[in-house]
Order: sequence, then structure tokens, then C-alpha cells
Amino acid sequence: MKFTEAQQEFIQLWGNFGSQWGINKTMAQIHALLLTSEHALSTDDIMETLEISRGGVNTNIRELIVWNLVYKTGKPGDRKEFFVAEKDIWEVAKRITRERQRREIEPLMHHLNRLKNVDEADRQSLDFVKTVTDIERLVGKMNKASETIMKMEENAFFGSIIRLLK
Amino acid sequence: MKFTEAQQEFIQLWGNFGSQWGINKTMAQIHALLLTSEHALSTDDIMETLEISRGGVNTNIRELIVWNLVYKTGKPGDRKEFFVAEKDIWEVAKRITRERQRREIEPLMHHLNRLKNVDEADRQSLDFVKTVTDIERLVGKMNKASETIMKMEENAFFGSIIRLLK
DNA sequence: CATTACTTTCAATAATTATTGAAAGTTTTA
DNA sequence: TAAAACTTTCAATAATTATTGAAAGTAATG
Repeated sequence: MKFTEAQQEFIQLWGNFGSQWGINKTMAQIHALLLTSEHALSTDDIMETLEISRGGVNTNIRELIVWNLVYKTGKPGDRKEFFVAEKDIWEVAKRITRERQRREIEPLMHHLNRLKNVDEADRQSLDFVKTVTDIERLVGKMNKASETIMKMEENAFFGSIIRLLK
Repeated sequence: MKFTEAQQEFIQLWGNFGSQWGINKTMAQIHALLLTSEHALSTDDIMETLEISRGGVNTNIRELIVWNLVYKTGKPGDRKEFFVAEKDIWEVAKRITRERQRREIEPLMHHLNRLKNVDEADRQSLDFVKTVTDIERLVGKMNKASETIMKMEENAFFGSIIRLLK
């Protein structure tokens, strides 16, 4: 299999999985393209490769920058902006986790916590509070687990450095 | 805060988070309703409470049954079907994990694995294969971690039984 | 076996979400 | 400072996804 062919498939794959997980398909595709591009790309490069409008590229790139997955670069002798993606997958995962934490998990936890203030004492209400509490615990654990995985990988990295130094 | 009010909010909350995570909003709402209902509900009960059509209730309930989150019951002297949700949140999480594993993670892993067959040996291709391999590893770890959490909870449960028996 | 009481399907439609592209805005250059 | 080279915005539109509701299907009843 040739690289360009594999890259095209990867872009499609990433786009589809992105939208399955509530992430804009185009954003995911741009991310996939940059993730597998050796050099920084310009807006026009991305427009051409993915066949999307200038506006689309701009909006989605800017969102990727907010997520801290992509950053701008310049090229000497060229006025336009070029874009590069963070390539270390564990770093990518960490940043996605961080952003989802901030945008989704925290508000969810806050709302759930509020719902525990049911002041009736019948079976129904007590069960309800238990359910909500259990969900809170579950979400909390899931969240901590993903953080732990990222940290583990960090330690694995430093661990291998330390081994090299021995 | 009164139970019914809290339940309404919970249904909305669950629906919104569901759609953020690629799950049909109505399906998530029906699930939330059943999860916090003391008794089994009929199609008409759900239609009335959530103000959705008969077709909508039917389709989404059937999907919840496929996910193994809801099952049918009968009531003596009544011809219609009634529906109940699995109430144990850890069991719920286990079943959702299982289903997503089957529907999303496995196909993703399969596709990624195929993409490692890039046969060129230039920098670009080697980097690409590394990226894909890293993603595979990451997804694998995330997946194993969620399984582990569910098992831990199972052990916590049996552990407390054992402690009770001592 | 025909009537009633339900459940299921799915074409039509509504609601939502994504995308375009041209105009406005900004920065650089000469 | 005016023109050129680019970036950003956002109203209009396209594409996708969800929802309805009525007709067809199925099973129980008398």
C-alpha cells in the first residue's frame, strides 16, 4: 500500500470516527491530514487536498488551535500562515482529554451534583439520589482513569530515558 | 427540590450529553426516564411523559433493547408491553462499553491495522506507520482501562459480600 | 374468524448541523 | 497610504439526521 493512499483512508477514517464521537467531521479530517503531513500546510493546501471551502478550513483550523492540537507557523519569504499539528499521540490524547474535561465532564458533574438535592424521603427519591450518585462516581472514575493512562505513558517515557542513562 | 422536577432535569441532561456523545437524544431521554422510574412503563406512558410520537418510542426502545439496557415485561390483565431499564449503573456502563467495543472500537482497530501496510520506506511513510501504531496502542489501552474499571467494581461488590460473610 | 388491541415500519417532513462563498476586515508591502 | 495579499465572518444554502403519523402487520380475544 502506498503512503498517499493510506493517508487518504486515514483521513476518511478519522473523520468518520470523529463525527461518531460528537466531533465535527471536517475538523477531524483536517486534524488527520496535518497529523500525517511531514511539513506545515497552508489554508490553500488544505482546501485543495480535502476539497473544502476557505471558510471551512479557517473555522475548523481555528477550533483545532483552541483545542491546542494545531499551531500556526510562518515560512520565510511567504506571507501566508502555515499550520502544524502536535504529532505526539499521547500529547494529543492528553489535550483532548483536558478539553473534554473542561467542556463536558465538569458541567456534567456540576449538574449531577445539583440533582442530589431531592428533599423527599420516599423510595423513588432515595433511589433517584443513589442513581445520580453512582453516575457521578462512575464518570469520576472514568475520568481519573484516562488521566492516569496519560501519566503512565509520561512515566514510561521518562523511565526509558532513565534506563538509557544508567 | 422535588423528585419529579429533578427527574425532568435529569432526562434533559442525559439527552443532551447523549447527543454530545453520538447517541440519539430521544434514546438517551427514554433511557433516563426508565432508569429513574420505579415501575415499568408502557409505550403510551413514555409518549405522554416525553411528548414524542409512538413511532419514535417504538424505534428507540427497540434500540435500547439491542443495547441490552432495557427489557420488556408484561402486566397481568394488560395486553400491552411494559419496559424496564437495568438499574445497576455499573452494569449499565459495562453493557454500553461492550456495545461500543463491538460497534466502534473493533472496526476502528481493524482499519488502523490495515493502514500499517504502507510499503514505502521514506521518512513520511515510517512516521505514518508510527502514528497509526501509537493510535492503536492508545485506543487499546483506553479500552482495556474501562473494562478494568468495570471489573474493579464487580470485585468491590463481591468483596463487600465476602466481608459480610466473615 | 372477525374484531379489537396492540406493535412495527417507513415515506414524508421537520429540525438540526455543516458548508459555502462573497463581503468585510486586517496586515504587509512598495 | 493605496494596493495587494491574505484572514475572518456570517447569512444563505446544502446535507444530514431525527421525528412524525398513518398504514400495514401481528397477536390475543370472544
